Amino acid sequence: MFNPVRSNVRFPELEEQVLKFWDSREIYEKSLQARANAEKFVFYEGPPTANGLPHPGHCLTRAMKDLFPRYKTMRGFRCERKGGWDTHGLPVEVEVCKELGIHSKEEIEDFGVEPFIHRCMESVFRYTREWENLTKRLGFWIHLEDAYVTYHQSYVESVWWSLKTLFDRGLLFQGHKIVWWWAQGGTALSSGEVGQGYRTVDDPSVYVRFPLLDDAGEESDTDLLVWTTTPWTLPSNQFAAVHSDLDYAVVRDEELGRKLIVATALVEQIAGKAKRELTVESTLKGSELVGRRYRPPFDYYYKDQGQTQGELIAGGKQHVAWRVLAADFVTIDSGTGLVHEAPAFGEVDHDLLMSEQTRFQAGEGPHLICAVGPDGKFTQQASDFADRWVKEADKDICRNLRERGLLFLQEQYRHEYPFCWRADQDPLIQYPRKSWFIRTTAFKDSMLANNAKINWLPEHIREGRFGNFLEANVDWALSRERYWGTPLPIWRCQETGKMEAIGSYEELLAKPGVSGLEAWEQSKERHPNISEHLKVHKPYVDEITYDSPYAPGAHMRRVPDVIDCWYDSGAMPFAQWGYPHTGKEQFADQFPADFISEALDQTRGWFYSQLAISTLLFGDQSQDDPQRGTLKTEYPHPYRTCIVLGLMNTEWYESPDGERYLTEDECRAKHADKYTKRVGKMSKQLRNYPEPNQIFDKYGADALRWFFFANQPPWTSIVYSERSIKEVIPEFMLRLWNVYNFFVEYARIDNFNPAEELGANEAELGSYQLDGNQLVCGATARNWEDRNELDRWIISELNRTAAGVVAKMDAYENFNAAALLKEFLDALSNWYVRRSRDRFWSNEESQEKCDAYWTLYECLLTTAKLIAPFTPFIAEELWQNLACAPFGQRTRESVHLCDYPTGNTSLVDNELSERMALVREIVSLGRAARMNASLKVRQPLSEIDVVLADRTHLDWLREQDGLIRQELNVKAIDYPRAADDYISYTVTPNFPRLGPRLGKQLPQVKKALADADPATLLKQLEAAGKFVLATDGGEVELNSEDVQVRLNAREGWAAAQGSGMVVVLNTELNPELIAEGHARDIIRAVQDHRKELKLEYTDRIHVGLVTDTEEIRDAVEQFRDYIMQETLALRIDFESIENTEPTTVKIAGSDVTISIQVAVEAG
RNA sequence: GGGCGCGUAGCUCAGUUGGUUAGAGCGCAUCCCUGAUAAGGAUGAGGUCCCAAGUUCGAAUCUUGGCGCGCCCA
Repeated sequence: MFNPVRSNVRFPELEEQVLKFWDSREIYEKSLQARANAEKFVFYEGPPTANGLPHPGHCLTRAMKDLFPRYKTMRGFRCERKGGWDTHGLPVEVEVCKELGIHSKEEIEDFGVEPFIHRCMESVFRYTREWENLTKRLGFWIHLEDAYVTYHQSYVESVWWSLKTLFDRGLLFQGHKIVWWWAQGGTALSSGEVGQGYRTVDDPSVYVRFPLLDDAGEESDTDLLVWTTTPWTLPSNQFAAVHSDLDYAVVRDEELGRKLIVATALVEQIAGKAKRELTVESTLKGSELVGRRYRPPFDYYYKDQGQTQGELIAGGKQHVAWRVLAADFVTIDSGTGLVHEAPAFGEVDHDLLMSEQTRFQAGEGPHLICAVGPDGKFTQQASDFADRWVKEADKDICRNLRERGLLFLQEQYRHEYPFCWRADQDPLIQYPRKSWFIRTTAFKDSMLANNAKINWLPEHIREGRFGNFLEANVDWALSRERYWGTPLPIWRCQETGKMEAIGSYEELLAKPGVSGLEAWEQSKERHPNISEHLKVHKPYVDEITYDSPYAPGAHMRRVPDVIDCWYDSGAMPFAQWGYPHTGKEQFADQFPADFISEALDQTRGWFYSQLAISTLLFGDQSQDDPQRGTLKTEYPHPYRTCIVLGLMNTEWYESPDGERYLTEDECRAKHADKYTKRVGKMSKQLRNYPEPNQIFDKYGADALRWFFFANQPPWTSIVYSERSIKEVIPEFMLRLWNVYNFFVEYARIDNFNPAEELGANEAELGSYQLDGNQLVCGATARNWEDRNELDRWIISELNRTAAGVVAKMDAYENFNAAALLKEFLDALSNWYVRRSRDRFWSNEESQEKCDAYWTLYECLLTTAKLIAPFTPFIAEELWQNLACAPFGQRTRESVHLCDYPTGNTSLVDNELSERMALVREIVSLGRAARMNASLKVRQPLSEIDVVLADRTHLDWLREQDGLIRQELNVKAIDYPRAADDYISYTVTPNFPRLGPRLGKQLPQVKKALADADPATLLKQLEAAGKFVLATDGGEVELNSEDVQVRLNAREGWAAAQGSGMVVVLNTELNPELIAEGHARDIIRAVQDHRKELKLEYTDRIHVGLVTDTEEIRDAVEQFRDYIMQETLALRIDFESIENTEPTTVKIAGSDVTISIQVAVEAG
């Protein structure tokens, strides 16, 4: 039997109980065990960082990550969910530095790398508890106990293996990376740090002549006029860049007696600035300049290398430097349209050098020129300025150029320039650092091919953001000159500089002459509780050296760098298993993922790192080598479907003085209407969003989940709004709860016990899933086709919904799936239950009543399963009471151990849906008409007329009179054919049908139809099924399908019109109807009073009525039986009942005093 | 500056392949129902579908350009 249901449910409390239930019964584990041998559905957890508190954005990702695995599990798949933690990287170091009150690498070194690393490791799991609580409270089922952790030894070794593989294949190499460099501090700054230090400054802006060389290598009479705001980079000049498509002018400068080349569009501007006359002699395209040689302003490098040529891959030779190159980044926004290129001091400039190098055979191309040392001072090579700080040398460089006549023009240039955020007098410079790269560019096409196979949601990510990013791929700058990260597993011979990669700790220890292990051993003695995992980290691993195979007596020592932590996370598909050192089987089983989901900011992060690593490691079949342990797979991209979540904003309310409130009510209470609603980024500082835990405590996890799943497609930018989350409760949760409550209430009264009716003998323990096919076996359950229209209709809707939800969910469209569920719940609550109440109320046992119970029971059980992946808590509550309470161990222990309903499409009746929609429209229009005529529903009316444009379903509708009459409280319904008195018609073309057939003739037909007399057309249609219309373009024959007939109510009637019908009320009242109206008023008043007195639904009563009005007494006499039946009254007397609390109501304008006494059951 | 996305009711958002009366929820107004009851429901007001041009018999939908916003990159 069912347990009583609280009507004033508190969802958060309920959820806590459900959590305890899941825990104690190990439901999650059981859901996995049940699918142990099933087909797999692979999910990857993109590892979050646990050194910060989880925020609402994480709730969204975690909710999405829970929805589909739960769904797939119920659909019969085995979906393992291994947790993971991202533990390395700069953010951790920054956090620790904050605690220690230090900034620079120097200070870290002073503090000591070893204690620093220990601190980092401790910091990593600072908020683990919060993360675990949130994960659990949200109902996210995932194994956090055996989560992969990126700093663990097995994980690090797996990463090492992959890097060794890349190194051995020549894909991991050293090069230069241009970084923002703090020369005084000797360190690079992250982009975040750089962003903090921008200031407006004036820098010199110089226009310099680069004399062009003729074919013989001699100076010509023409100069490139080149612009730069960093004169100090001129000694390191390597190229000049133009844009191929731009127009350039050769201008004569009489004063100089030479010709200059500048962008045509800028001639006037430059002439104006220089106050000189520049006469255009000819013009040419940028592309015509490409390849021309020039003499650079300083000859520190030119004097040795000016004539050097290199072998081109395409054949032939070319000078390696001081040529004009084409570059897309050249613009005419400022300067001259010609750009000085010093690849050492700019990222795009360096990229240009790199692409230039690829044109030459290995080693033959240009090398990076850099006349500046890491201390920011010129090297000896730039002899005139050696040992000078570059920024201070700007002036002297300009003077030098002016003296040599190369400086055409100099001015001041005001712009934003970054300074060091911890030494704000120190300007940063862009500077090349030796860095390790992965040659991803060589795999661009493979990555694009793999990308094409990914099912991106939303789709535009593939060609758009992600595709474009791949198209613009540059080699992955892997190394970081930091401390807390996976150490780069490369050891270098101190003698020869030759290097080799190491694939595991064991491999390292097996090297000849290994030493330096004592650093770790000693540390362990000092810190007995230290994690074993740390031994593969800095500083311990740095101490390990071994004999060089390249030079006798020399040692191999590790390069000091650690790697980009994005590589860690991208290696997760194999590293989570420790592959290939361990976990080969798991990896083979769990690769690639069927489904991943993270927010948009991961496009360049985890989405890319996974794809890149996977493509490089596993993509190239020719490189496949079982010895090395690579995996042969025909499907080398790491995830099949990826839902890219939108970024999350929040809303809050702000008073005029800038005070922030999270809810509107709160703000209005203090500031009346003087406040504004704000929508924007979530900010920890502003505290402009409610913490997830507050939401859980106030509304529950289901509400939050449903808000995420059902309010918008997940890839839109979501506004995290307490108001919207709150709205979920009445809209979805309570509506469902009320239906559930309604059912249980009456099932208990009527002793509806499905478990008794379904034979126990054939049931093995736990076998009942209570789907429709099982439920129709109930002793009093009839087959669906024998039940009434309403029952068949809701069963049809139920199965249609289930089939629809499955289709949407299989396509990963949770939003559309949720919309179907909402729609069904609306149909169930606002039509099925509403129209079936009589059957539940009736006292006698009847088959109709049993049908109602079985139908609603099936709907609720199936709904519980359908919503289980979305709102797992309320689904469980429903299941526990509706299934487990009566069936005990004969049914599934949890709704999450059930199979997902897929819908029995043979029970879907489209015609019935169409018909029921008609009924609902008639009712809706009837209500509208009543509203217009101010006739409340309690007042019965004698008749309504329903005029239909399409009478196809007329016979059926007549059979459903009861539904409509009851809902609209009318005595009769007529469906008049001719109703010209209160209806007019318009006939319009059926556009979708006629458009393709008539094309340009359509407007004429439309006009002809509008001009014709609709009544005549309709008569013709009725008689012949078609009519002929004369238009300017000839005659057109139209049949009833070609046109649409619309009905309009004429003025002066109590009527309402819909798209294909008009409902007209007969507003005439006779004394009998009025009396019945009074009777219903009285019933309502009695029921109201029952409620006030908190009577049980089943209590029988005595009613006392006191009134002066004859009319009301007559009405009571006339409808005495009706009133008694409706109110469960045994007697109605026209006198007050003693010892009761009477109530007085107005009926028909006069007072009626009602008293109620509970009747003692006779017998 | 480039790429991507988005502009639909007061708010938050839907809108299938172009089809002629553009929808939902909330809010607001009016009201109904009440044996689901500290619920439920109906009706209504509210829209130049950002602007402009084009394609088309027909455009919220397709194309182009502009304006505005967001994100990423520079």
